[in-house]
Amino acid sequence: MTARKKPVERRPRVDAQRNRERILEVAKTAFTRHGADISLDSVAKQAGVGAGTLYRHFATREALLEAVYRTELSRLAAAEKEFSRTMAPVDALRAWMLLFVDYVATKQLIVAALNTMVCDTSKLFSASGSLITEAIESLVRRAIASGDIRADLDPLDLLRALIGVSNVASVPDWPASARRLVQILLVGSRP
Amino acid sequence: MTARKKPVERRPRVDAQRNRERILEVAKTAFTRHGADISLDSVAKQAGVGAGTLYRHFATREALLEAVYRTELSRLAAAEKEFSRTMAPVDALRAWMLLFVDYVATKQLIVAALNTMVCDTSKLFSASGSLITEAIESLVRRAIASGDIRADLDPLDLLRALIGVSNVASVPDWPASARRLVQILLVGSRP
DNA sequence: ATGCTAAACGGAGAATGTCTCCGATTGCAA
DNA sequence: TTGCAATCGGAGACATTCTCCGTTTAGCAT
Repeated sequence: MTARKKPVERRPRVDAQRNRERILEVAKTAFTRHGADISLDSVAKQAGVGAGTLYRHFATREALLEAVYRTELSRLAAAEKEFSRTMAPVDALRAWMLLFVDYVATKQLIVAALNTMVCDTSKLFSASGSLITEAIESLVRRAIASGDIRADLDPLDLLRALIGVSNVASVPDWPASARRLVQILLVGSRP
Repeated sequence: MTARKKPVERRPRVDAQRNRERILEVAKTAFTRHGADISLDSVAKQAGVGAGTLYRHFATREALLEAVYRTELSRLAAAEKEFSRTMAPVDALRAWMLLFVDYVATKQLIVAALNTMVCDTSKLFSASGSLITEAIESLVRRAIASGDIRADLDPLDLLRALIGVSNVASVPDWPASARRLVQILLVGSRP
């Protein structure tokens, strides 16, 4: 065989990066407007790239969905930090739970689709660098330390219940309903 | 125009009925084994009928799924009657919630798919003759009357939270986790 | 600048799935 | 039996997913 070339580190090509962002942008509006089942080829076409390019950047539909919402998920994670800094433990937890419900509620179609695909909702969130799981774990830990929450509560269980609560978004007057349910979860979690 | 024929009431043909049942049977095992996304044509082939026959009996994938699980849903409804007859209100409610979680947990793939499609989980259950919604409404009403549950609790909200709880089925030791969560919901729902 | 090369592109097309249409078939009633 | 309406089945039109590979292009070295 011939001499092996030293693998030179190359900067990623700017067109690749630009395409990637175009795809993400188009996909985001398309997903929220028409649901998560739209044709990926149509997304590619709208983004002005070929199907091959789209599939090279995002091997699966899930990968694309996850990439689309990773930034939003990190915003949720940032809110956790903010709440933890400025609020009492149980208030921070409640506020974050409500924010979570509000956030997920506006993305119903997408979350449902992810549910179908990954079949394990916690995996869905852990896919995004554990951002969400870490957020709720931190909040719950603090609330346990302050004595507002029973010690044997599994934060991830709470997260799963929250996802169920997010389903209320499809009924009229859902914000009030969500608030009641979050309150039920908190009261039921007391020591 | 010619004389209008009197619309004679005819018994459904036996082959039609048999085909319908064959399809349901095949679909049930296929759905639970390979998820809700399997090719409907393959179901038709396995059932020994043409695609046209399948689509005539069940116009959409949802219709097929709903038909497949209608019998199981009615079994859940029957359990409600049984529990209400033999248990104290809050115990009946708890037992039924646990049964519900257990039931839904084994059908993860299907429920997730239905979620994606109908996008309103309560609609999913009301599709089956309101069996499920009536069951939980009855249980909650009784528990409110006996003073175990706060009066302003919306039964459907509780149902939605339960569906979220069902997601725990994907983690090890989920029965214990589900039990804890149901308990949290009940405690949080006290007056 | 210029040439080289790996990386990225894009779209044709194979594979798969959905759903319809309509000629053939068949059970039911008279 | 016979007529006919209900039912059947599968070919085929259409949509979608995803891959393959010839072409293009950005970055690096000279």
